[in-house]
Amino acid sequence: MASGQGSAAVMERRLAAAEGQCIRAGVQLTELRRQVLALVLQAEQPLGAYALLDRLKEQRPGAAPPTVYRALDFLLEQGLIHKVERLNAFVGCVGAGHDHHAGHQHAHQFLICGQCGQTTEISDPAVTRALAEAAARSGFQAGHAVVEVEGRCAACAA
Amino acid sequence: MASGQGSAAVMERRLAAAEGQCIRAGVQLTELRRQVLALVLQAEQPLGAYALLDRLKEQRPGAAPPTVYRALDFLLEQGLIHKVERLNAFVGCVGAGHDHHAGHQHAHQFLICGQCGQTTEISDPAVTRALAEAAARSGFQAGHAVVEVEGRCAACAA
DNA sequence: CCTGTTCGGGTTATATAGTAACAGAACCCT
DNA sequence: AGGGTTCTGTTACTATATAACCCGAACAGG
Ligand SMILES: [Zn+2]
Ligand SMILES: [Zn+2]
Ligand SMILES: [Zn+2]
Ligand SMILES: [Zn+2]
Repeated sequence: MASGQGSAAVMERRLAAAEGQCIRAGVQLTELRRQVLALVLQAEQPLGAYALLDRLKEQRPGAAPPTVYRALDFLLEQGLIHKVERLNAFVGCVGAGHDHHAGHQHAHQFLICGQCGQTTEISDPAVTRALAEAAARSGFQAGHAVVEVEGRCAACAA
Repeated sequence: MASGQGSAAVMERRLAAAEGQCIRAGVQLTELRRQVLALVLQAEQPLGAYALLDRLKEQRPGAAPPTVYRALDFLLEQGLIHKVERLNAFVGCVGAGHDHHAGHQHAHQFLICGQCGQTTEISDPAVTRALAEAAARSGFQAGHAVVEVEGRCAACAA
């Protein structure tokens, strides 16, 4: 079986969903952007921009930092990937392609295992609500929230 | 009035509290560490490591990146400052010196104004609890959590 | 006193992360 | 053809963070 978050078939399905989402949004999932998205999706763990760049160079020898950062910016805007601030790394959005938040960023949280590096995306309404209430209590107009919990995943805890 | 989060007298009080906390913890708040802490405390906004380094050089001309990073690591361990991951910058802990969490890190959240850059530290029990529950629900042993909300502060919203 | 050890810090070099600025290609519209 | 927009290539640079090594002060045990 292929490496990464799923088989090659699953990857193709996710890429196709991304394609459709971009068409509906009136933006272009170009070859470059598709390649970078594929690299992010097939990784088991969050990948840094330069790790992605190294892999991208195999397909696109002339690639340089701006190449990958521009693609990442696009994918972030479309909500197809997220950035893990704590790791300076990027992961595919697990919800992308599910119509309930098609096309743009959504509230989410990360659970980062310090042992194996596995990063799990969740989207817990209670957390989102508690955060919104806490912000409002300070008279703060809340926008996007970075929420990243470090600890041990279920597998590593055992 | 002096710049920063408070007057010179307030600064001295906070530094003295830090001193006492370090003594109780059996660690040394050396001159260098005290200088870096003072620089962080007197800033109105989170400061990056290199901004701190520039200011530190005025007192300590030979200072280099490791100089400031080592001091910051120490202050982080002692819970005297926090890092704002989203900004790669550091702020003094507003709770340091208050006995209820003397000596080490505590759960906290940041409200970051995208307009004026002001960053407010809060420690909302409901957020902390919601996060702990969400993590537990995924079988995740939660440790420290990075929680940083971007938006507009009350002043800038008006 | 000597000696091993720990800790803090100086110094140099390097690694990693991110952006600015400009040029060219491709495409669409008139 | 001309002129706009979008996307990518390319070069150079800035910003953030760490590795590795050395040295001196402080201290403990012999
Ligand atoms: Zn997501
Ligand atoms: Zn794990
Ligand atoms: Zn604090
Ligand atoms: Zn503001």
